[in-house]
Amino acid sequence: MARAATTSDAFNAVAEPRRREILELLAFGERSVGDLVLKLGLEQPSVSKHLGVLRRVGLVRARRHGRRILYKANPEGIRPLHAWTKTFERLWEHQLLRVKERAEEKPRQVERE
Amino acid sequence: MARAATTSDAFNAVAEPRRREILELLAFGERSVGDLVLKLGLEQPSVSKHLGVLRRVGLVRARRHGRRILYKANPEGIRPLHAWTKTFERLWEHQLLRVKERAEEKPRQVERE
DNA sequence: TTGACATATTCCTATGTAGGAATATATAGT
DNA sequence: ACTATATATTCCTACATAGGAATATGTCAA
Repeated sequence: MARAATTSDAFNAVAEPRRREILELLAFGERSVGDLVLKLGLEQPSVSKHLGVLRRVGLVRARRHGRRILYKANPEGIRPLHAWTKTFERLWEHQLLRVKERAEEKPRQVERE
Repeated sequence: MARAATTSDAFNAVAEPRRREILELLAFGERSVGDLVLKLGLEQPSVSKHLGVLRRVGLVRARRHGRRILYKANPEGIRPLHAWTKTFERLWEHQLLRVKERAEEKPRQVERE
């Protein structure tokens, strides 16, 4: 089998760098598709397709305004990612502490293997 | 072109659910490959390949111990993901506040379009 | 060195998908 | 109704890759 579908969840959706760029732009507020096209330098269909993926996994919301369609980030969709990564927070804090400890103590003990 | 390579960065690496499972298991401490195989119910080559991806992007560290090879999570590798998602934290906090406000005030104003 | 155990790697194939080109849909203005 | 504008969708193709099977590599013990 191939990789899981991007439409399946937010993790896959943000694995694509362009989609992260889009989310970063939409974090400042609403933007039309054409606006994003200008900012990103991508083809309009590409942007629309990326927005489609982001919308399907709930990372952005869209509303029509005249001829334009305005997109905005739905930060709630990013929360699960944040929560998952946060479970490792205590680990890297612990890791940093160990590094600091080693730097302060004398190098008596040699790492085995 | 196709999707970006999983070996390219941590975002792609954790997009795969199995790899997230592996990281969650390795968060508790070192584990051998065979141990992970038992816990995950996957084929040994699959686990080895996932570990290879995680190792290449710096999400896990490995050391040989006799015949076994022990893997552990390298939480530092997850920090960039956490940092990226955290930039949206103020947004969902703001969003939650707005939801709360709306729930408390009388529904006088109608959302346009 | 031979054999058993533990892990990695190679080869193969099916599949999801990003991007490009062309086209379809929708809206506003005249 | 017609036209221009804005966005979405469809079709196509190249390609990365997940998993399976088979094999290779590495390590210990006798």
